[in-house]
Amino acid sequence: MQIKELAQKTGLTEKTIRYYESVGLLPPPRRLPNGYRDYDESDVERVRFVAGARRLGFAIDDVQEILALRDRREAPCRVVLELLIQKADEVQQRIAELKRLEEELRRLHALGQTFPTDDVDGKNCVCHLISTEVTKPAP
Amino acid sequence: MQIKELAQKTGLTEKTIRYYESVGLLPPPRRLPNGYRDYDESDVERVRFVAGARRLGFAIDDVQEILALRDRREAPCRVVLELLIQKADEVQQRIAELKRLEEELRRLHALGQTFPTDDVDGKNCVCHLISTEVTKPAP
DNA sequence: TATAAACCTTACTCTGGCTGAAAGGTCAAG
DNA sequence: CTTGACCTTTCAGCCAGAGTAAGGTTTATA
Repeated sequence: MQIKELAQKTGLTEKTIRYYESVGLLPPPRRLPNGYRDYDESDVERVRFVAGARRLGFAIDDVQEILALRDRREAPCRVVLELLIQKADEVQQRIAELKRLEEELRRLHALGQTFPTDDVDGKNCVCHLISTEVTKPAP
Repeated sequence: MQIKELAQKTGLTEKTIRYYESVGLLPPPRRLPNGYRDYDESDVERVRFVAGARRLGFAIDDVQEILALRDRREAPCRVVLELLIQKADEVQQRIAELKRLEEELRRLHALGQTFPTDDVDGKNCVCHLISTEVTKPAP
């Protein structure tokens, strides 16, 4: 199978697959006589694994580590389990940050709605709103 | 005032201030006879505005646009208000995505806990868990 | 007066995770 | 014989800075 089919089967782009190969995430594949990359079902599985891990937010280095363990026939499961919980905690933190941010954005918008919006120099300009409301030192 | 004081007053690093200048977000400042950058209070205000907008998640291009409007003495308020709500919606979407992701991570972790973690080849390996659980085609 | 320290300058490279462009090779159909 | 769909390589660029090098200037202290 050529690279396009692999891309279609895994949901990645051809570029991304070549990129993964270039950083060592995927081994150099067989080549057809004309130099084209030639993949099989086991490649599909590996690429799917990589794509899945990336979708879960794992960095390429993490995926490398897991794959290296797997390739050495060591059980990466414990490592993966730890990474899973660690990643989940990170995501949780990020969610909390974004919630604060969203609240702040809506608050500013509501505040901006309450006064005329064509006052460039006055205190009521939304621009000043950003510079004076947002940049207060944190409590 | 030199760049360090400006940095302290705005909470940015000196590097970041120079970077903002290099991308046109801040105008080239006056220079002291020795070539050092020389800022005043209006620069503090502008940098604070930029920093505030960045903290709200606006891209540098957005900030450019807003500042350009302001510099042309047009009222950017309506634009800013629109951007605020647009950004808030984006953040809301991102939060939803991350929530799904966190749930998925915790689900996988719980699932991984329920069986032995040293089974490299069997179906019970967490690695297979990633490749077979996560990469299912979206329903 | 020497020198150390604290400040400043420009210019370059590096990050992560790709994506795009350029310039070309290969192969089947019409 | 040409068109078009594939494929190949390599280089450059994106964001938003951070890090480092190699130097110039000013101030405080010994």
